[in-house]
Amino acid sequence: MSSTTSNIVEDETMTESDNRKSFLISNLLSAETTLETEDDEDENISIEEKCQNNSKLHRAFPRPTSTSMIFPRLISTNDFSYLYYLSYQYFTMQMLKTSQISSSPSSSSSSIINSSIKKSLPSTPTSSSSCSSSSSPSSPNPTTSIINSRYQCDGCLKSYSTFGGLSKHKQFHCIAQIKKQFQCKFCEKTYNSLGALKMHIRTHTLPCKCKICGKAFSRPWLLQGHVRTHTGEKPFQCEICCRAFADRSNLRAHMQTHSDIKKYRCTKCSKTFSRMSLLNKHTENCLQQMTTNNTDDCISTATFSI
DNA sequence: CTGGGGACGGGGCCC
DNA sequence: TGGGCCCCGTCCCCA
Repeated sequence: MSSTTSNIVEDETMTESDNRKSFLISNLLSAETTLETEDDEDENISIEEKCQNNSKLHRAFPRPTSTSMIFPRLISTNDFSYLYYLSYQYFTMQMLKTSQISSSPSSSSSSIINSSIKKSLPSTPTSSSSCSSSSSPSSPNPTTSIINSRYQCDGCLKSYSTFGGLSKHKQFHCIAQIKKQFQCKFCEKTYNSLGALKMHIRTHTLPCKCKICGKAFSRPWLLQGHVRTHTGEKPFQCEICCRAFADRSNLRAHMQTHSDIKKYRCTKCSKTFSRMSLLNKHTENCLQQMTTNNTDDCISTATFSI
């Protein structure tokens, strides 16, 4: 029987597919170790070697580096290696199933893959046909069932028995690690996506420079608006008074001046303002009046009246 | 103090 | 993925 039956700590947030991929990664690493230590004796040739020798995929694709196998998604450019890795794992599993080695409890020379599959497959319903006999309890709580866990996430302290499990957790499930991935190197801000981070970094690098005065901006359209201050171009015109503006936001604020009911209203005194900044100023004055005169309880909040 | 304009920043959405 | 655009917002200045 396998020496370790419960040291695979699964993340409850991982999907079935993720758990399966994590299991494949750990098995591949184990297979690598086995292949390196075993001698190629013909009569005792291991099943993994058979898989290697017979696999057309192994000949069709270059053997992936250990790094690309551990971080298949991180090295996304090595797509063929990743495809090879998945195919190789699937092929290995099929060979093990068909040879029924895994069903023999006395196969002491069986590889680490064998034991790994026996201990891991029950958690994957898709492979229940071959491994349903080795009953596995529900997924253990990572915080309570840490047995022989060597790989701990430094972001959320969850532990995993395999490096593959840990890397998969860090890459897709650990919020702390994901946040670290998209953290600005110039400030402390973090973002949920690479695109948002790149957009933010532009505010530090300021790649758009004005050819007239040399002032730099984060985005082209900001530069475009700035250039209008030099050219005098005002493409946004008020339909009521025909006054033109260089900035659409300023036109919008201007349109408020034509309205009797302003967009921003003090909820206490019902006074309306065309801009949030004016309402904020009003609020500050009200608070100051409150501190000096408790009878005046004009508390305003920034709520939209329209 | 208030109201308004000018200039600009940043997140989100769409193509 | 990046650019254009929209929207909301802020800050500063001036009458």
